[in-house]
Amino acid sequence: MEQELNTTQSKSEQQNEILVAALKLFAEQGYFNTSLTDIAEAADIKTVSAIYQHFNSKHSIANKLYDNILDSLNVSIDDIRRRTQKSSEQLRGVVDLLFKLTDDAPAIMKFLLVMPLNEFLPEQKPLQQTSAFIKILKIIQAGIRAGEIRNIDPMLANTYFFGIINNTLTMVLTGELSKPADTYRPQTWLAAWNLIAKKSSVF
Amino acid sequence: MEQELNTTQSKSEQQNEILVAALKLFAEQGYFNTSLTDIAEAADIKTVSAIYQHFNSKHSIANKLYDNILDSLNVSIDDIRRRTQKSSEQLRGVVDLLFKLTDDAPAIMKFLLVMPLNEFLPEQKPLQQTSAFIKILKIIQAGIRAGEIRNIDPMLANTYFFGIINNTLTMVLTGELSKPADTYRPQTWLAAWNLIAKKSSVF
DNA sequence: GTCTATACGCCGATAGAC
DNA sequence: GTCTATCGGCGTATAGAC
Repeated sequence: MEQELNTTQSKSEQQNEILVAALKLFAEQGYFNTSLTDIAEAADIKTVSAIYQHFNSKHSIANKLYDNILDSLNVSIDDIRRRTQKSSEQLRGVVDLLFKLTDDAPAIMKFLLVMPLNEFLPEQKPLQQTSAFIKILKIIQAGIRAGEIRNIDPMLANTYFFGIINNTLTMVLTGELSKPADTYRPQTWLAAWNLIAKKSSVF
Repeated sequence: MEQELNTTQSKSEQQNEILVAALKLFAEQGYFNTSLTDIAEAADIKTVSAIYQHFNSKHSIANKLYDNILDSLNVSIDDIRRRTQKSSEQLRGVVDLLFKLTDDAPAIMKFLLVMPLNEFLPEQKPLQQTSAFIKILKIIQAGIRAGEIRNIDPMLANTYFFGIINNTLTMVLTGELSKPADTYRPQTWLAAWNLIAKKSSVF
């Protein structure tokens, strides 16, 4: 954890600005509609060439973004699994996190939910095969073994549960649901959880 | 309904081939990864220039596709609403249609469910504002008035219901669920319907 | 290590011969 | 009405001066 003392941006700070700007633009207008010129401008960098001090291609910017987002998500999920035991509590933690991200960092959630990652990151593993999402599937499997969740195909349970969650968040992100995500959180959680829970354990 | 007698393709047949080829390529690799050269090749047209006999831009090909798909969907939904009365029956008809399309015409469903339409058709109305989808919302509103569907925000009911349906279909389209969509149809319908139905009317 | 200039390729679109 | 040739532009990427 070094301290930066000079007023000019450190190399890593500038790199971060590029990533932040790129994330914002990609989420707003799509990867292919965003040029390096756009990114340089949004990152307060004077020339496109300067970007190449930090990344060797536009593609590698998107790659780094993807890695960062998934790493961070991974850490958060580990944390949730460490702090709580029951599957219901862990899923609840994940849902709370996703709703919070939707309100606080919509660009990250757009990257995860609505962008066609395979179109510009074809070599990356699809989301569902990343370790963060495999861990979520494991939570569901554990819930089935523990009798908390109905005994159905875990992949289907996962599909239904996050169908509700993700579609709600997507509608918020696209403005088709107009209030903040957090507004819909309690009832959406209930709808999704009761759908897969063994007995209607709530209310 | 004219008959085409010559062996060479009529103008409209060729136009249709272009649309079919474009739909396939857009769905497979995305709009921006598909060039007019690709489309000409896939449509068995010798030169890119020939495409301009039918369309005045790449963009207009995508536009025509979007219109055709939504028109056809619209007709099907009118048909469903004409043949059945109860909201449950009408929704069931829509669900059956979507599952059938997923197995029989996956490119169409990819166009509707997974492609980022706003990135390459920014001037088009978002899906949820098209008349086909407004009609679906009306079915849900009618169901609430008739006491078939729980008395919640129709937009939320719609979000939950099609969250389950669409996510299941998306997982099939991307291969994350490996069997044909029709395999999952009965239980997915039940899950989605019971979620919004007033009383657990099934089983 | 930051900018200028520029190379290079690709693609959408057009002109015009036949 | 179909092909050849080509334009024009954009966007990524690089070379090289300072």
